[in-house]
Amino acid sequence: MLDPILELYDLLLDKFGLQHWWPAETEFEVIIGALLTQQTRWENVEQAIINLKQQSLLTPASLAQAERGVIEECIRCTGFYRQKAERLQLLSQHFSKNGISRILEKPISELRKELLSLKGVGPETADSIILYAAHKPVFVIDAYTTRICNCIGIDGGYDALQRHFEDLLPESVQMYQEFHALIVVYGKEYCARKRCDECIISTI
DNA sequence: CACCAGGTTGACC
DNA sequence: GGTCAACATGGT
Repeated sequence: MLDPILELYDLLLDKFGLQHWWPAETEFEVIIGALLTQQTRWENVEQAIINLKQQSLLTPASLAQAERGVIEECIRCTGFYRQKAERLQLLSQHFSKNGISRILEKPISELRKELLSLKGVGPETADSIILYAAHKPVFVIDAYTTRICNCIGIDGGYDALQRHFEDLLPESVQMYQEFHALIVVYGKEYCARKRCDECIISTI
């Protein structure tokens, strides 16, 4: 009998196909997006990215020096815009000062620790950056992942769930990227609201 | 009109 | 250690 998690991957892949995440043009865009999408729909983040782009604020250096008010207006549509603007700017200053490539090239544990030290970067945001900007194998646990796990009887906090996935799955960046993307795509469609009755997880 | 979105933080037990 | 309001706009 296949592990339910592996079964889930096959099921989602079959239903939704390859996702080729993260939707962004540069690594810095991934980083910005990871922060902005916290508790926010991706469509709103896309608009914010467009706004920032129009202001030429999609590089660490430019965003680090930008006026706070300008950033706030660009990202207002993502909610929590004041604290996000501050955090974006602090984060940009860090990446600008130390070099985005130099940072992303660091080994996973060191990189994760460094990202977590930034204000506004928690486990999910840090891991999203590591997986989709640094292209290193850490499994991202988001609210949908937690819900789905609970549905199939797997409990635990962030670290426990992450360990579960990483112990079970082959250590593959591409696979981690696809799996997390599929979970989010599925989650948006079926985990939200009252659509548990259409939940394909129950077939596992 | 209530509830939710690809969370994180700081305060308080 | 864990729990919880605050953060704020836009969509259903």
